[in-house]
Amino acid sequence: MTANKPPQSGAFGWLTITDIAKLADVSVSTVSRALADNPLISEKTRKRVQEIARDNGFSINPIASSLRSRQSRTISVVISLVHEKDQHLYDPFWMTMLAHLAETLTDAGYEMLLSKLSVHQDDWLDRIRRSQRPEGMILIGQSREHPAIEQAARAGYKLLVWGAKLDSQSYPTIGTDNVGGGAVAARHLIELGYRRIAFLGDHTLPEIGQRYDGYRRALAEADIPLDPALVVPSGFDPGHALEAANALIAGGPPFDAIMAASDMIAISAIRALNSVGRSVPDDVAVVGFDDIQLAAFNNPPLTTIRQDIAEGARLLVENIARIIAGEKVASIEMPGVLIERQSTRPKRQG
Amino acid sequence: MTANKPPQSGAFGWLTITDIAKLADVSVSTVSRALADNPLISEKTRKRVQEIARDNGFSINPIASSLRSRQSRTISVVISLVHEKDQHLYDPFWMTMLAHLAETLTDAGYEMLLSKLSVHQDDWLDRIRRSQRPEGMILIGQSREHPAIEQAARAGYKLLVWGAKLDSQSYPTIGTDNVGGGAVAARHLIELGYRRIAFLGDHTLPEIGQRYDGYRRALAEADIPLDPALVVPSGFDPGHALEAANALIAGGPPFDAIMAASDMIAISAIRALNSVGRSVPDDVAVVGFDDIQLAAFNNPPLTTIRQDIAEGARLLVENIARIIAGEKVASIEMPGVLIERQSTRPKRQG
DNA sequence: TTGTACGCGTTATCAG
DNA sequence: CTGATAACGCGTACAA
Repeated sequence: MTANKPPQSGAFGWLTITDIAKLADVSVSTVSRALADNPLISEKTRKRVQEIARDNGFSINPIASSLRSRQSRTISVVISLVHEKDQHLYDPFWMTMLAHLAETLTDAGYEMLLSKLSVHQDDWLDRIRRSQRPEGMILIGQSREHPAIEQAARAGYKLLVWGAKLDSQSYPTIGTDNVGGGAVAARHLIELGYRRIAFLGDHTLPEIGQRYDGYRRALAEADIPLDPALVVPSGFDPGHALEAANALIAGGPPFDAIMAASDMIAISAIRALNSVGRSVPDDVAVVGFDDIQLAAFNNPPLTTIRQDIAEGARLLVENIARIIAGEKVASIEMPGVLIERQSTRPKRQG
Repeated sequence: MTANKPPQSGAFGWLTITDIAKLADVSVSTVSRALADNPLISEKTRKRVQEIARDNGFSINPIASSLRSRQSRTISVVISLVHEKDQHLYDPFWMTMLAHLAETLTDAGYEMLLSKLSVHQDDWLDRIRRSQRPEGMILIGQSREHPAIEQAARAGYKLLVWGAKLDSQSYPTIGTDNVGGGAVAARHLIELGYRRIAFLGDHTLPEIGQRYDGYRRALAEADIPLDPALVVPSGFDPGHALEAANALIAGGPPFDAIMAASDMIAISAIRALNSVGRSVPDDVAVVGFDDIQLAAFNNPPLTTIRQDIAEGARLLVENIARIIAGEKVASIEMPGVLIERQSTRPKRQG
């Protein structure tokens, strides 16, 4: 039974490299090299072996390959929105990021292992790394995990984070210049004549905190005092955002503009305003953050700060590859660009 | 160099089962069994070995384990929205499904390998299966890939599909009773007194086609003639939906209600109506499909057909496990439940 | 109850 | 340029 094995000889039910070797009448090493396009093998043999493999529907078993070569070509993508109460990924921003990552990683020849962190567990990072499968990790959103990430980075994990660049962090991040973006948003409102500008968002989260810093900076530049009553915490989901907006409307001091920490919050705020008869932008100007697809199709179309997700995904993949290769990479902050639409307009006089 | 290897002896840089064996002064097989909680090993030894492993931060190398045991505990999740022009996952419905799957698979001890199909490739299924890594595949959305899936199923792929149950398909599906759900939606409008009901959606897609069938059935039951001019194709994204709704408003015959193929389409339609001064539900009643989170927070809150995503994800995971185990599983259709909110109300007389 | 020895399918080393 | 052979780390008959 050693010669002429049937086509499906591998224990998994399919062909192994050994079968191809027999079919091609060469050694397994030659097959291995030929399939890897190793120039050591003559072009003629290489093509012949590749053809035989293709004709028989053979592919390298990546598990065996990984074991021997120590390369899994797999990246773990972790989405850590543990601060969210309802624990769902609902925000279109993350969804789009995920889609772009799936595409970009695939194009780069990686497999994407998706994990979702729904509650904080002290050992989550360790658990993923110990699986020893992924060559690197991309974390989407620092959430409140900065300390854990910091510790992991110190321990030598190969990781890259989408999020805020924090002081003295020992891990690299890719993200938008949140302080700058936040300042641009607030300045835009100030330039249009607004002075009672509310901030809606949870500034205890790193990225939102930076957008809030930008907001404060812009106010300070214009000598507008910061009114703490205009700063209302809000989660990302429509429910929280609606609540926050209603709280602002009902209990807060007068305001003529809103700077929202995300587009979803902005959209929810507009709904809340409409439902009490205040129109946007005539009565209140609203600016969002993200520029999700929905923003352009909102009623009114949303003025917002664009985060370039596609470019972000590209940078994440490119740089995690570098990190895996052992290079040190620096954090990158992409500009947050103001997209003017119809949810803001110059303040009416009087 | 055989005895007393340093703690980090594995070639990956970490401990191997052999190291633990030495530390515990037992054989590798004992370690292997102890870590697998194999009752063959005495409780005492088992605990001791487990403790040593834990203290040293050791975990089984899943790659080697997979190679030997032929179990990767990995499921490939493929999202095949190849019909979408902009090729992004933006619809919150898919996103939520993905989130639930990530959670449910993790809880069930599986890893989730995410692939996104952005364009049709003849060999996409084969490419994934040949990777030999996943034990099974969950396909989210049939899109237009029914023929390819059919062929793959015949070839013995272990797969499970979220989508429409089609006649004479040789693969199992989990999904909502789209015909029933569509009928419920249309009947709801009819019962409220509407007779000029438009349908917004691409009924050449399997799931939408079935919702459309339900719509037609309900009309027929009520002896309302089907007006083809009221049936307007629309993609899922806000852009397409807005276009479709505007086309209906501008060029179509009079209508007093809209049945949308998805919530996002419904929400876009409401915006389109509002922007030409027609109010919902006073002038036009609108019912959606999905019950995404946004639906409840829309203005007005959206009447819709709920698809139970959490239960769907649970069923997908439970049944893919069965399929992997070699069982035959039957397709499941979950009921589509009408959720009445404020986008529909009895038609005004006159 | 524990240990020995082999093999999973591939790649790397070394020899020719 | 090609081939024989030894790992990679683990699971499991089989033996003790």
